[in-house]
Amino acid sequence: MKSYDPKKIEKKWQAAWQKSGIYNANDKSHKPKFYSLIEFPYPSGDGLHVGHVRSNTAMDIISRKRRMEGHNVLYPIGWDAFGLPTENYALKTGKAPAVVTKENIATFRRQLQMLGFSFDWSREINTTDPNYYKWTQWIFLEFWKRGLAYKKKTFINWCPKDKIGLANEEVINGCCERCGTTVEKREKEQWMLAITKYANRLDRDLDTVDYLPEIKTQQRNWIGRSEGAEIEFAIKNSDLKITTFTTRADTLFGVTYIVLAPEHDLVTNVLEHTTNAAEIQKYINAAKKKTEIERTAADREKTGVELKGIRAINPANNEEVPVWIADYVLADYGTGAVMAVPAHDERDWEFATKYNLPITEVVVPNIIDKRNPPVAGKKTVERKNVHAIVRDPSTGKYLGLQWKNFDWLTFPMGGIEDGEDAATAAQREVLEETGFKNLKVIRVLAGQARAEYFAAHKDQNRVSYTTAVLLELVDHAQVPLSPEEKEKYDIVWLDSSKLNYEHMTHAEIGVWVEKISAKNPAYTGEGMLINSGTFTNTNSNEAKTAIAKKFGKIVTTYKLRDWVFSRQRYWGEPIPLIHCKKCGWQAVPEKDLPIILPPVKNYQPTDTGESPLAATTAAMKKWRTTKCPKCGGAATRETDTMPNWAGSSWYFLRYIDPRNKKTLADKKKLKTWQPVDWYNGGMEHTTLHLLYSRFWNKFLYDIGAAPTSEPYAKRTAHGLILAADGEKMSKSRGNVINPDQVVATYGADTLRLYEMFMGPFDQPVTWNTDGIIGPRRFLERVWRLQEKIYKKATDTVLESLVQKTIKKVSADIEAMQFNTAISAMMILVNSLEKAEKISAELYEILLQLLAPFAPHITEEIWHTLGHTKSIHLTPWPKTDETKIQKEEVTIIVQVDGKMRDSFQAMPTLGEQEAVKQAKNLASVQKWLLQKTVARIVYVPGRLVNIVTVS
RNA sequence: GCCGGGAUGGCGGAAUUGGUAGACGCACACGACUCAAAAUCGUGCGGAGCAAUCCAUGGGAGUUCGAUUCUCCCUCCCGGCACCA
Repeated sequence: MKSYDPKKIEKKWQAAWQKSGIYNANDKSHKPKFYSLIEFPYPSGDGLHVGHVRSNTAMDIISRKRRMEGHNVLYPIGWDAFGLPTENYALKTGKAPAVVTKENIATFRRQLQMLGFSFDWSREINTTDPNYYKWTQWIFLEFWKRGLAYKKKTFINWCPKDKIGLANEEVINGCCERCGTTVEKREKEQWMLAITKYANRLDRDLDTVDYLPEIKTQQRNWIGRSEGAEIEFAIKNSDLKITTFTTRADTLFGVTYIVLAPEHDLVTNVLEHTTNAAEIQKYINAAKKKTEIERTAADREKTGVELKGIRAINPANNEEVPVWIADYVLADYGTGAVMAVPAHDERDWEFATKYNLPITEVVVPNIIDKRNPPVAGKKTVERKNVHAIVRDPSTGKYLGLQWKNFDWLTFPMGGIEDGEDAATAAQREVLEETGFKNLKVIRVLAGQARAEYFAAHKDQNRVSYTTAVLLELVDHAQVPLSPEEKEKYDIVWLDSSKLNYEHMTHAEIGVWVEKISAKNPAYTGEGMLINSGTFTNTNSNEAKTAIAKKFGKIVTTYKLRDWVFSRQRYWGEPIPLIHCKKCGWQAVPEKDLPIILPPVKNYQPTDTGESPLAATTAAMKKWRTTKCPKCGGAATRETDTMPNWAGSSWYFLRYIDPRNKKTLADKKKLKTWQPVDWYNGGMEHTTLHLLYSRFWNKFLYDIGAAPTSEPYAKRTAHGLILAADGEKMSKSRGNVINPDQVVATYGADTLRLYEMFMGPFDQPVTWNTDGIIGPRRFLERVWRLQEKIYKKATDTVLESLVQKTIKKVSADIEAMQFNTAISAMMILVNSLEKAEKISAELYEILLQLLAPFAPHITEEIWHTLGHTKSIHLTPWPKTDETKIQKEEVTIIVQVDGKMRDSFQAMPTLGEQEAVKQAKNLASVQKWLLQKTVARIVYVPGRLVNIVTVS
């Protein structure tokens, strides 16, 4: 037997597969189709890294298994080659980006081929190929023709380092996604794509696809669907109106002021009617200068300026309220204006407290006392109550009353008398009921609580609105108590663990405890409406809809913003539009597509945000100068380019028909292959590429260019491979591991196997090669097993293990649990090694199971065994349940839940027999000495648990 | 702050979803082969203990005959969102 030499056999089989084209998809096959997709790589100068190997191998295993299962598989590959790193490299070296890209692709192609992935190389695509980006430009024009691409002067996120505008999705914590530089705001004219028009469908249609739940959640959070209401506030002495957006229409009667975003259009319109215009203007200017980070830092103190002289009218009660501007209100969410309800919104509370604005409570928590529920037929009395929560600072305990005639434990409490405030009432009650006379009011807990209960001592039902007052004992001085008060209760001191409904009578106690520790007293929960006109005494959830309908209209808003689509850099698809002074923006006629990216001398972006295509050189001027397609007059080309997300937003469609010159892809072929059956990629693309491409696909579907409304039926995500330092691999950190060396040392099959064995596929792993020798040894063992093959060997135990392994490996691949699949094959090999001889039949099944993981070695052995057809075209082994021998199993014997012994038996063993055998075991009897058996638990085929009386 | 995910030997990780905790692999130790080394093969390998046995899945409580698995509380780590009204 030759020794295992991956260097030789891997090259050999890669060439053979390439020649025979066994991995090429067939557009006309009658087999069921399977379209498996990986995120096509960006061919960076670093070359392929081990992270690519992990995700590509995973989908390669699945694709290979599907082929063996009789599917017509499309597993394509291409290059997402436009983008900043290449351009920056070109800037540094002076090499043209197109040249750099070509070189990088050559490296990537060599590396991917070296790893034996079963890609259909005949469909290779490249987003920087004019034959490809012709259709990217075409799609853009379709957007434009339908008004979904539009130019807008807007504040954009500007990265001062990369000198590029960024989409919201590319800003992470206020920093550039790529380079980490703090993003500035710049006002620029930008092309926008109206992704918000698709917000509803992008959200709703997640129900129709099989994505990992966390992917759906993240997309939903990003889209940020929010059901609420728009309510208009008229401006006094004016025709103007302020439209506010709220999700809490039920709190409308609690509005005490209105806040506009500083950028709100209305501010300019009313400025002349204000008495403090200069102050307002100053605030607006300051707000514009702030970066996103400065403005949205959550712990930042709120600021604002009143529009003095302007009053808004609450449509619910015709009350006049002041109007403010404040930068805690975002211009581009909702309507850019909010109705402030400080009693029930933490931000409004903070603002109102700072600027002394009134606070009106309109929702109170409503509790029905479970232990003392209202009794039917008794009369109901409304009361205003106070609870005095008195803390003794010397002990940290709280003052309570243990009632003598009832089983009650309460705080000092009582009704609030007319004209009396809560703090005074609380002190009065403490004095009357306990005699303590020196008290300090800490604070009145904001917000009342409503409770419904039966007051036994008065034989009546009560609806109480209670305010709690937090007090501290200054000293223990007491006045003598009246005899009748002494009769009623004993004074007790409660530590804080007693402040709950289990110990205390007050149904409100939970509310009080929460309020005592709350950082912000605004009550944001649901409850019963008070001070709300005809809506008083209705539940806040019901009132929400009713009030919204009566005083406004119900609307849905989204956090998602339109996509800033233009970039001022060179290495991207030119936006195919022409500007004519007379006719405005015009589309490049389809026959003139693609607009080819012209060669330039200087790729340097400018600080003014102009693309290199806008340079004043003669060559660039010449490129820009064109004719208006409408009037034939002089016109200029758009110089902005598209973001690097453009080409990847539809590439999965182009794979289906990559050389089509007439259309982006043939409709019939699209119908054959779409949707992608299984798309694996990184979580980091969830709110970028994955969302963008769903949007483009939906648009293409709407115009009849894509056959399905959703592009991907199933989406999974891999865990990142981190560098040895636990950081993300990146060139800037200099910690990228290139697979070339590993393949040279161990072979591609070993690397593939190792990466799938390292840990759970969906979790991140830290790269190290300490364990790689394990998978290599495993392959060596598989190789050497050839020597043990005998034609007539049979071993039912081994046969049954092989069948179990088929079952396990098949299921694990589907669940992407590759590590346990490999472990199962290792267990099988360990057993096969111990056998004297093994049958060719069993060995071949092992090879077939291993083939998707290690395609070269298995193909080599397969042919050595005398086969002439590729192992990768053989049918995937099926589990034969009849061969899973009815083996004896180990029955565990426990005494009182602790494992004491075990015995072998058939899994069908009956309870009586099992118990008998268990009790007969000497080691079990030892544990039963002087004990009485209370009961016995028998889990068939698993265990016997003898429980004794304790 | 909110929403996810997680914590198991020296290390990477298993555990049929409530039923022998530590599969499989790495590392390590000892042995065989060898002049020797590598490779390979065999044995051992959570901790304490001579042993019987006891302890042990981030910490604490609970449910259960039985908890890595379920419930509650706490600590720490990793992602995502973050003044979204």
